[in-house]
Amino acid sequence: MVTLKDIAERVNRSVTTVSRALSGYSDVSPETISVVRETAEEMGYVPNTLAQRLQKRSTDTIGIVLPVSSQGYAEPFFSEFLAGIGETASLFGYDLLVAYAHDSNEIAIYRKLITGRRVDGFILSRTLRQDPRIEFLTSAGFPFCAFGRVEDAGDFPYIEEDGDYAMGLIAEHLVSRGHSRIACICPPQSIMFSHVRLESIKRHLKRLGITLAPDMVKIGCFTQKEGYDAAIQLLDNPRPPTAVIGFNDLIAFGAINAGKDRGLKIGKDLAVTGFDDIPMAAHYRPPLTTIRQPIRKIGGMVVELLLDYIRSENGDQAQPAVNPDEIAGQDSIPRGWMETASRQNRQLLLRPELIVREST
Amino acid sequence: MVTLKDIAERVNRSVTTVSRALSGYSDVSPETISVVRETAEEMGYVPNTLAQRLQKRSTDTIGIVLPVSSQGYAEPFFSEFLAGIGETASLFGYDLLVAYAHDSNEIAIYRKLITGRRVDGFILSRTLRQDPRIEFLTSAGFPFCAFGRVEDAGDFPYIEEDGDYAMGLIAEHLVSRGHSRIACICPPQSIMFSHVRLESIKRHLKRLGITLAPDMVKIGCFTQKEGYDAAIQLLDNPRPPTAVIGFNDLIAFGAINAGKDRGLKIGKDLAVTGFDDIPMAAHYRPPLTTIRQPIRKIGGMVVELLLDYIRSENGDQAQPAVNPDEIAGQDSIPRGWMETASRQNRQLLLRPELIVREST
DNA sequence: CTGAAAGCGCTAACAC
DNA sequence: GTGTTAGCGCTTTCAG
Repeated sequence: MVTLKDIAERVNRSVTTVSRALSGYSDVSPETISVVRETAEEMGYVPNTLAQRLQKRSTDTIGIVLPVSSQGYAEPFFSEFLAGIGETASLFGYDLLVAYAHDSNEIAIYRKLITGRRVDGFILSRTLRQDPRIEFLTSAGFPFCAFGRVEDAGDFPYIEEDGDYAMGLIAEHLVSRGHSRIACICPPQSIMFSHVRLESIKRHLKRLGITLAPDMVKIGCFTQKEGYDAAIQLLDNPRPPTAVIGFNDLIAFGAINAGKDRGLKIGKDLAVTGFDDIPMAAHYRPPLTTIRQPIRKIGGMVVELLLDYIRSENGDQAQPAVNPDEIAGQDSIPRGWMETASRQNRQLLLRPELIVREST
Repeated sequence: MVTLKDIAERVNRSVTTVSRALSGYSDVSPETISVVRETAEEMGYVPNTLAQRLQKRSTDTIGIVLPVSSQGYAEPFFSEFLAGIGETASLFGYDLLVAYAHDSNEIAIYRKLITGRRVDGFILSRTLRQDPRIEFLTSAGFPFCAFGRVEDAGDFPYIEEDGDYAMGLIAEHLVSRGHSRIACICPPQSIMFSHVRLESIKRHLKRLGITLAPDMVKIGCFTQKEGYDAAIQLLDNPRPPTAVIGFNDLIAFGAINAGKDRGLKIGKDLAVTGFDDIPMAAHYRPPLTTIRQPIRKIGGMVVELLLDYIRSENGDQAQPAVNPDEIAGQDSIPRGWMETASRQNRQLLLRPELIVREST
């Protein structure tokens, strides 16, 4: 492996000079620069990342810790999120370190990654209302950015989908279709998004003159199977719902199957909605009415927010490594969000979109 | 951040001694060891991973490069694979670096990761019959382990599911159910597993006295949508198939929907099989007959094979960092496979299992 | 414009 | 047993 020293010997210069020539310092003679660069090229020199990192005391790596119990993390939804993160990270010259933790040792993993100086910051997702990870990272003063907020609005960067707005869309949609007996199937309420969505749907229905009956709410579901079981219980109720709101698409799929098994025509006898719009949603039978989130893009934005934060902490200027235009807002993401995010507390609220299909 | 030097000053010893005490060298006095260890503990010392790695010229990191065009990588199948890799890697004290590449710059990414000395080895998946990644890594002499082999049996470690055996199971199953007009929907034939499966199914059907007609084979599909479209074409054929073999579960889901849309009763008028047994397969309507692969475990095994290889290259003994028993074969994986793998060329063939459900 | 020297934090060879 | 010296490969003062 060719090192700076090798080049230095070859061009009869010091290692220092070679280093500076390579990084294009202004105080190196043009000739030296070109000789050094050519030689480096010719010898196939590539800097040793480890050495660079040790020296500048930064890892250029962002970490994400995933639960091994893949409950809900196995969704396509999540691969997309990860892809968004990875793509954007590499755009900025950062590596993505993925670690897997059991529930029991989650904090330990974070601690290990921090103390071993293996990452410069973390991405968190699926925040809890009271999130020990966030408490830990906050108290440790270590940079992170979350997809989702916590109950007691902390002062950390995050992106949050506007669950309240989304539930408003769903409520209006269902009510406009004439439904009044409406049910919800939700993940545990300890999860922030699940809590927000449930409270929101209650509020919006109330606003529209409808009460969400307690026995119309099933809590603690993630998977299709669980969604199915919960829906069966709902449908076997003496006064069954005419509409079921699944808090994610998989749950909704389960509810659709349950409806079918009870002899109901989905979209007519029973309306079902989902959340996320995973690719399969459009191809399910019937196609699922759901809330679309630009999840890949969200992954990218979370990274930007994090890097922006890390840099500001270091007193650096926030500077996209590659082509800023490739990153900055397109499609459904508001242009200029980055500026907004930087100015305000790096806390972003994203408006998702209702996709109406045949399941309602 | 507390360093060896800090400890050294505190205990009035040299940095060297502290280092050796901490790593439990035999030539340090017991007292020194205990003083050093206690002080380290007390001061909250954690070694700087970067420094350690620079010094021992190894990154303790394994890399995996994923295509950003998530075609088929967004499947649950894949998240599971990744989880298996990550879990096992951390068990052995390795980090998992995930990079995303566009098709065009894939090799460039590998090169960059190698030359920048950012990983000690790679995991590859979804191998091609002629795989440029494998050619590159082989010629670069860089360690890797693949899930899947290539056409011209190269001399590198890999794990392969026994596609031929699996297709034999499917062929026998369908034929025993009385089918003779059978169709296949496959990913591109450039992909090794797709090629193997197609050739195998042909051979097995032939063995059972059935010819797979050319117009009964649709090639180039990954997604549910593509599977659907292909199945529609097959069913609109003047002599439509009575059984469709999807080369992955998503394709099979598409085929099921197509059958339904053509008014066929799945499992009766039309049999459909899949491959992989993603969680949803059991909950689709009807539940899907498919081939199960212990994909998470496979991810783990691929890592072990890789680490085994890396260590052997370094002349080290292969030594699981944690509890070997947690890793070694359980369930459907043959016990003692690791030994076998080490002795033979680190090339493993795994027998998948047929899960019969109502779609056939 | 260039180089010597120092140091990032750690490990290892070699004395004493 | 323990310390000195050297070095991993790079960047960054600071002299000249």
